[in-house]
Amino acid sequence: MDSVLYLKKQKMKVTKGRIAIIEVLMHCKKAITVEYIYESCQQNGKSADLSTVYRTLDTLESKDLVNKFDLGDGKYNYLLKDKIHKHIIECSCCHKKQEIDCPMVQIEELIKNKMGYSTIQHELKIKGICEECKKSKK
Amino acid sequence: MDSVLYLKKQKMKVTKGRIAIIEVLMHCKKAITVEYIYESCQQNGKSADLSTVYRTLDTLESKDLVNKFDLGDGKYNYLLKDKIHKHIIECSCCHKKQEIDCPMVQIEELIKNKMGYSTIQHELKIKGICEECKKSKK
DNA sequence: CTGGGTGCAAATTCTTTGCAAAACC
DNA sequence: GGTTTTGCAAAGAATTTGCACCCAG
Repeated sequence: MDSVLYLKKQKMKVTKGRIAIIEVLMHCKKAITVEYIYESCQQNGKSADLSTVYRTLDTLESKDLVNKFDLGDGKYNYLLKDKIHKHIIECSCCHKKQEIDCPMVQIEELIKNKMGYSTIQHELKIKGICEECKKSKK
Repeated sequence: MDSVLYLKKQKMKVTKGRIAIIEVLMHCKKAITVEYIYESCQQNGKSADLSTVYRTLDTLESKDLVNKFDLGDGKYNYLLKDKIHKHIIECSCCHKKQEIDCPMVQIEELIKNKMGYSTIQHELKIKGICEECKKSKK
């Protein structure tokens, strides 16, 4: 899907800056910084102000389209959610199952950076007690 | 173990501020912010400057005694490592096994905050290709 | 045309740093 | 007594905000 379509689907106004930003995000497999997005836009000849990058990312986050996390260096990295697989969290009480974005994305990035591992794979099961069950037990 | 002993073991000079900071960390089960540590120290009548808190946490981090991560709100949370269990990461190539601090601590905190789950448990297997194997394959 | 989006500059927030004074061993 | 560590204030880095102007719908 191209960036214009992407924006339209989200009912966001299609502007030069947003197109440029989405394009950078789409072409990147891993989480990237605001700075990186900003500079990439410039290199593509499609400038967008830094604050526009921040604001666009905020909008995308509020629409749950982007994953935002910190890799321990004091700045955020962003990744389009459609590049992330899901996991299931199961309530140990009512056995309801819910999807969550794979939380290992940022962990894997950290392991890569700190320990030098590559091509990381994982297997993860998560259980917990969901909000409703917790309330009803009180 | 008490805070003075803790500091001595790490060959850190024992000062009022550090004692206060370590004590707060020791008494806390979950990851806490710098601000929280700072204020707790004051409430305990043992003031330590904000910069001292930062510096002490830096020292602890450099000695690998503390886990530092961001929960998506733009500030760091800290947790003593001895409260964290370990996982094993296995190299899928040479089958070497290495310990890593449970990466789920921060993820669980996030799931608690965002989804309302509590008493979260997990089961996690991680594999990857370690640095040496990656190099030797090139 | 009109409201949302942008650029610019200034403000905020969290964290780091320089330096003289104080505390530790 | 000689380092380390501290407190204070000032600097830095990342992000947010206010506002006038602009552009997509």
